[in-house]
Amino acid sequence: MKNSDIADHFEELAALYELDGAVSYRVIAYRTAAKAIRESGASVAEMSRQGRAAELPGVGKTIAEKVAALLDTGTIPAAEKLKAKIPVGLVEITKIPGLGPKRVRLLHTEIGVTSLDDLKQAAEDGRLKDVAGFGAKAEENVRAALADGGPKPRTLLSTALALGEELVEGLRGHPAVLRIELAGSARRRAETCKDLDIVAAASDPAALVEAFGELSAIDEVTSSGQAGAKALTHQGVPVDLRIVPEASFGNLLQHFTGSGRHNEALRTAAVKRGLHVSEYGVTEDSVTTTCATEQEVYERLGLDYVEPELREDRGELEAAAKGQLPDLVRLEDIRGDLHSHTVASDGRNTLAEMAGAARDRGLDYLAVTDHSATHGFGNHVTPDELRRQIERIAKFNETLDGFRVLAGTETNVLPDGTVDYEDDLLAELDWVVASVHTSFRLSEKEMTERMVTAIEHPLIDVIAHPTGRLIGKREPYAVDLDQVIEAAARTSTCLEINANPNRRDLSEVYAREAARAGVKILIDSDAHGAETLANMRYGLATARRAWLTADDVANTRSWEDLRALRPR
DNA sequence: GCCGTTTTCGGCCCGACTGTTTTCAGTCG
Repeated sequence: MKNSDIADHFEELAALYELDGAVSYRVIAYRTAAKAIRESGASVAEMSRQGRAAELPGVGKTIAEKVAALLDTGTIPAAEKLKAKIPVGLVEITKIPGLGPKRVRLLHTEIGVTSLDDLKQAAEDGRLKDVAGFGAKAEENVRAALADGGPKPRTLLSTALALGEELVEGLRGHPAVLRIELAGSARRRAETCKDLDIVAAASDPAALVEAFGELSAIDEVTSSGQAGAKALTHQGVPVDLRIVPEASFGNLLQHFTGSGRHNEALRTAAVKRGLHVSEYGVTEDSVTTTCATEQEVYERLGLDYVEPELREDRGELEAAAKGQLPDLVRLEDIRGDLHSHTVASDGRNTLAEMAGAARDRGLDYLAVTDHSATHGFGNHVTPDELRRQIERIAKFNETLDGFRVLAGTETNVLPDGTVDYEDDLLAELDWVVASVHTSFRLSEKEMTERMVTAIEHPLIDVIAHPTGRLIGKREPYAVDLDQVIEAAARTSTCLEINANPNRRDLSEVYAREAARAGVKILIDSDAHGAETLANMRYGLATARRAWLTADDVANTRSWEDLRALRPR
């Protein structure tokens, strides 16, 4: 069973306990455990079989036993028992804004609601407002939420970031602005964002709120006041602008950058030192001091500054307290891009255009890795064409000084783990990327064998987008990444963080696990046009969220040093 | 239910908003 499936079971169990009226700390404990399970880079099923599940933070003896039972029988006995008295449909209802466990429980006991359909009917019949604590407004909210078609999908980082940066830059020049920053999950460079948070200090808050409402990207301001405003963009993305005095800008930025879990852990740790942290300042013995910068907030708490990408409660506070935070890889550390396409396959630009664009971006080398013969989508490169391409690149390099194009391929890994060019042709290339583009639905065992076979091929330098996922669109294919990582470490084969914002594959969790296992990671744009070389920033975001340093990332090296990692 | 440089028992982040109340519980981020 996958980590995410196990985590889903414990999320459901937490919701059931909550509806049952269990003490909140027990509910929180199950949610914390579910997060740890979901974010484990190693297989929790495997850990459980080895009796090591309790090594996960937030998983103790009780939850470890429940994991074992789940793996054994497919269900958690405690969850089955709860479902006998609490309809599982109520869990869905708690996802409607404004309907928490207490109120949903009331709907169940008072008017017998057991599902979203029941709720819809009750709202249409006007029976909701008869329940104690519910009024006309509550009934209207429920109707609106149900008519709305449920929760909005989260926005991909690339869209959210472009939007957020446009909004912030649109306000930065305003005369009332003293400081302004994009905060929230966009600043943490998460894969997707629910909303955008903008934090500002202003000499005239009302004027800034007015200017905010007039930005061309804003469709409608839903509420506003001296402290800020809430609005929706034309795409329907909620935006929250918060304004504070300049003296506490650092506190507010820290608070609204989150994550919620990071802040919770930060405050818990602070309480042990007798300090109380909020968005307004740090309080000790009822004296509150404000911080103009985030650096001051962390310093005040005896911690090293924590980069936004690390603020996910994944051990960053312990590391910050010990001075052991990683020196995260930066965009300017990246020397080359080892996965790109040209018009020879399905790219939009020529070899020379791609090389020029890469050079303009400050890179020293670019591998051109057009799709191989069995790609099956758009144009592909036959063996003879690939030989001509190698010659073309050699000639082209003679015209360059201080930049190098590498002759490469993105060769298809076939279901049996072999690739679709002969070895003697692969041997003529500078760089060989291999990836899966077809037959996604193999069993986990078959897919794992396929990947490991490719990794063991001595001429394959890197496995690209190793799980095949598309964020919010396609699940990773079934593959045992523990084995893939082990094989990559053993054979010095690189694993890619594909920087396409739809992919970001490896994900941060597995990239961290792979680097820990000693695998060299590549961050590649997989650009299909000159402009998408800029996608490197999203791959970098994933690498930073995976705690990677420049040393962990192979393409921070010169081509000569990188080549030395993969001797032929 | 978890966890321990103040604890193996007694804690477990902080503040704002909302609706339906006559002083606040529930919900949210």
